[in-house]
Amino acid sequence: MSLSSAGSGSRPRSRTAAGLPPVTADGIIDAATRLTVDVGLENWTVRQLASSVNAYPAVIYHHVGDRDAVVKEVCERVLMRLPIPDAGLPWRVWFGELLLGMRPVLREYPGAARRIMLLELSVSSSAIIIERGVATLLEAGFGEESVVVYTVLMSTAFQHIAMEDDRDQQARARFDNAETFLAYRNSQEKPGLAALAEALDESMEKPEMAAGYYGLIYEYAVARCLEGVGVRLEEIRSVTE
Amino acid sequence: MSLSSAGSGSRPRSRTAAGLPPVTADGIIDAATRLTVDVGLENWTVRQLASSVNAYPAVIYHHVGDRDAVVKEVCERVLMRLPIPDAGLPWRVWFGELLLGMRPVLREYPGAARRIMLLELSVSSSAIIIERGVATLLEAGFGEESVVVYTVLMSTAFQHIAMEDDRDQQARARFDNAETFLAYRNSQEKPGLAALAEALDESMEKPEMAAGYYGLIYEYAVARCLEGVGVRLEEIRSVTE
DNA sequence: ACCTGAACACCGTTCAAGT
DNA sequence: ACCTGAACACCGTTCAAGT
Repeated sequence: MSLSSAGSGSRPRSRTAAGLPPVTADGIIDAATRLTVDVGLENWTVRQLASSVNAYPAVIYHHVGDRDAVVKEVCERVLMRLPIPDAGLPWRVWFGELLLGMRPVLREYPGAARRIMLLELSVSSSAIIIERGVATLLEAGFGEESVVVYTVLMSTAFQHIAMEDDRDQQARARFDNAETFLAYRNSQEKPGLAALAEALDESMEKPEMAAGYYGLIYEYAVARCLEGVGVRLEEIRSVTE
Repeated sequence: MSLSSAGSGSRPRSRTAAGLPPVTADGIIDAATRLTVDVGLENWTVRQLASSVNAYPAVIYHHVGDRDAVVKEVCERVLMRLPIPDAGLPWRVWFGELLLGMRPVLREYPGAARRIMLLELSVSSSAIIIERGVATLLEAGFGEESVVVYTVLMSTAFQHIAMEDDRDQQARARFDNAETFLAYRNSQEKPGLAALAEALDESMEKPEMAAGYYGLIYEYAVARCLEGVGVRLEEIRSVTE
């Protein structure tokens, strides 16, 4: 934790002259993690990060590396915070807990879900989750399909969360065009658009419901995905016997 | 189609002096669409787009608007190319055809899937697909859940395609770290990582299979999602009776 | 080793001035 | 109305020079 003022607008003073402790890689990553919570992983600049630790941009490169290197380190930090369910639970319970439990953590760091999904194997902290996840599926009897099932379950979850992050950012644009669709509210020749308009209207009238809307979609998507994978498991089992 | 050289490095000459036809909004969007095919929606700059129609950047703003406005128009063009299955097909067949058919088109325009998903209701061309899609689900008996089911099916599909686009771009970084995981290939105490390493090894030895790997994941994800939704439909039906 | 300060090669966007 | 050319306020990144 840096003792200096963290405001992104503060002008960096001379470090040694002011008797400040030297900048460390850890301190930089801490600051980057905090900035990510505030503005999102893609929305802080190297210059902002530098001035938040009262240093020049080149100092970031000296201690950590380029922007991507800092981002990678932030993702490691986030991954380590994900709660991993107890080993030994049935595969469905284990993945249900994992996927529902990681959403609130990932949502604290907007943009992290997308980068983790992209970095995938490049982030060492993901090894633990991969090991436990694939092992759970192997034990459940998914056999050779375990890796594919793991990939589909995880990417479905991460992608939904990444989409929520993206949408939060441009909430404005979406609100503007909602009116166009609300016009179909009672259309009888366009029953599909009418149903959508009704759902849209309902979620806009009750803002506390709108806030939970993404959560419901997420839970629904995860539930359907687990359900579909479960059906497939029974197919595999019936063939194997 | 512009008669002038389209290379992004070409220096814009005087338009009227050279007797060139005036720049049009359509011409700009055509050029942006071609650039998107070549380098992806997020990877061309306004300056590149301008010089590809032999004009100054300000001309783009005059005829279409800022970068986001151009992107939106490109998305409209892409959406209109998506093949929509015949009405009247059973819901499962209809969505199966839609989701599997739109992938090759979207993949031609890297980055378009993500933006379309984000713009969602802001793009007018999406209205036809929404109407047909939700109407199909209503007829199938999904009732009030039709809108949620539509959202989950579509976002699962779009998100997977968006992820493929993202991964194509940074294929380099992923290859570099594959070696770390291949070390687990025959690990007995880490059966999960061993299974992943084996799948990874297999896909790297046969590059023609690796190319089709994303396609398989996509088909698997779509199939599981439809399966899961199908199970839910039977639950709804059994309650309604 | 660590930091400074300036510079480089870019961005998207705006705007007065020309035709 | 359409285009020119320059400018503004930013980026990420590099580098010689200081301590």
